[in-house]
Amino acid sequence: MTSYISASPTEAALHLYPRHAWDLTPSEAVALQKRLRGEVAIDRPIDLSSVHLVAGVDVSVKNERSRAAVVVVTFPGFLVVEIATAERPTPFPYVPGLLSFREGPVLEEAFGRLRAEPDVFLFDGMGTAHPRRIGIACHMGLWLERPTIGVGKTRLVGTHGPLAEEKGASTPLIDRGETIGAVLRTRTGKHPLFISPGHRADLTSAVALVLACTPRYRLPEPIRLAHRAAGDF
DNA sequence: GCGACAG
DNA sequence: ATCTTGTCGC
Repeated sequence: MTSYISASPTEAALHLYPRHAWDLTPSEAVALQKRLRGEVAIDRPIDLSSVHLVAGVDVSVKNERSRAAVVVVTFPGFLVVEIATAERPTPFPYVPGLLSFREGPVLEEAFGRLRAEPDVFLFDGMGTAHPRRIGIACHMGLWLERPTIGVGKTRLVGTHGPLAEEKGASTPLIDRGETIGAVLRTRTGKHPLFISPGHRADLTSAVALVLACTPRYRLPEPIRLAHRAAGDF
């Protein structure tokens, strides 16, 4: 994890906004999202040729307990380099649009145990494809200060046109006249994924990286591994 | 007021 | 997400 001590004013300033309390009421959480969304960088291309480590992030909930798993794999190749986990009581109910306040605390703990420095993190959930444009991938991206991408299995907001059946096909996900992500077919004939930039990424590279991480199954390899490490099967 | 609604 | 049996298809 990044050190809090830095001689660089710029780097020190970057630490001002990401760290905040998680125990908020729903309305306080919404207010925080509105304050943080302006800090999210969503127009930065990710140079895939410079990506060597990718992390998959997921959380499972069982009996009021949340278990987080961060699995770091080589790219390409998908060989597991590290697995960081954490477990604690689930602090917040599931509220559409406020997922990061449910999974953030346990993720923070798992991130704190990570030794590797992934070039990009893949999240199970939305990035900008969110009512306030700050899904869990954006929010945790601010926390990590690293590139992140949202990979959702179903839609939260937005509409889209027809999508070809072939793997690799994609179409824009639109909300209130704005492109907030893309609907991407990662497996011919299977249900598509909802891709959106988290932080320090753009939609084009997000789609390209997800496709590059999906050689065989519907879900990207890093996320499948994280899903399994978090306790699902 | 009535639906929609990541995980 | 989790709860749950059998069942349809490659």
